[in-house]
Amino acid sequence: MSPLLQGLNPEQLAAVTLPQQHALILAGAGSGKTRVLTTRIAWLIQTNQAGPHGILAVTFTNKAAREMLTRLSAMLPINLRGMWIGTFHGLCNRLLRAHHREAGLPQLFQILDQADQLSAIKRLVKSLDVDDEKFPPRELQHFINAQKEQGLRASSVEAWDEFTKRRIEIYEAYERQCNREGVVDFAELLLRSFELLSRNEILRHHYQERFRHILVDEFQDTNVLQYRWLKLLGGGGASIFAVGDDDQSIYGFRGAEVGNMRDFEREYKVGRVIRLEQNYRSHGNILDAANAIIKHNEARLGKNLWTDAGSGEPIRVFEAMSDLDEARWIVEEIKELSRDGHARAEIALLYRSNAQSRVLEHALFSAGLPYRVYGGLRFFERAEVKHALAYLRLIANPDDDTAFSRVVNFPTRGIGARSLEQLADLAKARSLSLHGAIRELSGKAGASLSAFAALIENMRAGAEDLPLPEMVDQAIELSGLSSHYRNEKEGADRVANLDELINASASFVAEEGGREVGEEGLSDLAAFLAHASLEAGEHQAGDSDDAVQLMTVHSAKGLEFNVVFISGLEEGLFPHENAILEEKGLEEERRLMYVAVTRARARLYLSFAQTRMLHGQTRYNVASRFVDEIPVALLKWLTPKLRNAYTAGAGAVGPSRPALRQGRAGDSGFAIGQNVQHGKFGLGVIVDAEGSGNDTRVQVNFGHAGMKWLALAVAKLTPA
DNA sequence: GCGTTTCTCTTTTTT
DNA sequence: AGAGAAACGC
Repeated sequence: MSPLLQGLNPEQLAAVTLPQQHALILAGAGSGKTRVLTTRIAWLIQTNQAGPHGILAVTFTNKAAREMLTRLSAMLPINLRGMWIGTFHGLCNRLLRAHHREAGLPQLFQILDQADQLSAIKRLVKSLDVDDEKFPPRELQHFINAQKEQGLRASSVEAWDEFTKRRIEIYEAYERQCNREGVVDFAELLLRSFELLSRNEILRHHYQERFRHILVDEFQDTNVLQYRWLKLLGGGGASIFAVGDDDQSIYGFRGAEVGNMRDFEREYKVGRVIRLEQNYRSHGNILDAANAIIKHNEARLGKNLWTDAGSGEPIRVFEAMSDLDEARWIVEEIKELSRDGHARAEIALLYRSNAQSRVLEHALFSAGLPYRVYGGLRFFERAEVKHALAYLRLIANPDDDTAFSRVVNFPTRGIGARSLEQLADLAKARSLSLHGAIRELSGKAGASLSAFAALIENMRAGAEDLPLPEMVDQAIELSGLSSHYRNEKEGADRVANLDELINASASFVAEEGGREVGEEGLSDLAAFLAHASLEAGEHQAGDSDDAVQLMTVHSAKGLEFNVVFISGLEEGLFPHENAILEEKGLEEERRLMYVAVTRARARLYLSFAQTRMLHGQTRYNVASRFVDEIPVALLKWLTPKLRNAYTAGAGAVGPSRPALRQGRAGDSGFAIGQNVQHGKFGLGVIVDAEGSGNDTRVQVNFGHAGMKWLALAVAKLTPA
């Protein structure tokens, strides 16, 4: 047997060596999914079933793509450069760069990231005189992206009402604006290359002939358009090897369609779905808990993880009085783990929403424990870096109005809103870019604007023959960014980041530069700008030392740790209140919990707090239903478990429990924070009150039954 | 045109 | 509570 295949379990082996046909691999958490994917590629090449040239492997994140390349280069002694392994967006970018003419794009088209897109839409809304109360730019952005992700152009969206009609008009105007400026947003990369391939028969055939094997990672996260894209590209008889886990589908809120897995199985007549259920990550108790939780979901393809590792430690559960107490307890526990020799980097602190990190960070900081928070601003998203990139974008394409607007008055050069409005009107009237309109501007408002135009021209002229890093340096100097930040009190970090940008461009050229030949000196620049948009850079912050890892459950997907804390397990928080109402939302929350639990190798802590500060208000919470969904035998309560998870009973909520406001319910016998019992809704906590006397109403958090406003005079509430 | 105050909003996020 | 954006005043 080839050494490649050694150590694979029977299911993994079956998946890796499947004959050429469509395949669906249901790969549970920690079941060796990436290994199967990369070994499959290596095996196809080694057995001469495919050349590196004939393989297309697609992932969702740059990290996953890199991981795949790294592992492959360890398995195969070949040059991987010709292989198409990357993210959906990265591969589409590659395709569109290679065929920009056929795709109707300028050679140096720019990519708008989320923030760029939003500011482009804001600009559009202003220029169209759209009421931004009725059509908030954020919503428009969501609307436009949602249409694109369904594969729909403005012309093919159906309008059922006036409101939608108007949104479609705006979408249409947005399309025109992007085309005029030569920019594409993330969704456009997908849609544009999909359209390119479906319209251009020659190209389609070329790529369909070329890619005989298409492999897809995290298939459960694909959206409608990505599914169609795969279908189109594989339409010439390629085999599609899809790997995914429906139980880990946690991106439905942004268009991912778990249903694609079922559709794939049916449409591609996948006879036997291979299930990878042996888990190599977690101890038995942790897996049992995960399995028990996910069993509560109806919509599943079905799968049960198992391990031959022992059951390990019980899952520890802690009930805190408050979010503060919870944080303090976690810190104490971490200190102890640290003393026992656990590496801090092997301890993860997970939470449902970012707002929760604050208390935790504070507690860690006070205790002097090093920690690292994921999910902050990334390198290429920092303001100063985006400013510098905007100048570079203007060098590549002066008609990029998004970049233009960003820096036309930064650093300030006396160009205010009024002159910009004038300029925008003129540009609109003559169908010119903002930059192009400056020339047309007659003397009056134009002096400072002309100077800016001259600056851009000057930078462009100087840039032509420079190597990229010097071009970046020059842009930072000439634009005045450099001196601006040097004169700023707190500017040292920003200056350092700008220097870092020069370094980044240098290493980019060293690694990837000069690959495409035959273009003028700006091709490195265009490639670098695309790189900056597509790969915003690692979440920076001291990844150097041994630090506790803090992140949302979403960003923990794909990672694993020896010790995991899942904090804030409260109804309304996790599951999130916005998701509790519909079954679909709740099931996604449950999958999220499943993902969280399966991150842990050896030890898992669950914690929740009776009270929590949220949006400046104290909220009273009951324990998450997800805690109740774990068999009690797997749990070890560190605090006494009473009755139902929310329990403490009168007097135990905290030292100060405000009575309902004076004169309102003085004689009602109820207080905020009190536990109550209701005939229909069960056990709950009073979280708010309003009205007085006979009109007194109280808001009660009933946990599973949700949040309810009840009139004391009517509802049968009894103290619990 | 620019600095300060007020108002609003608040799930998850990669590309 | 706290960030970011819009409104306000000089």
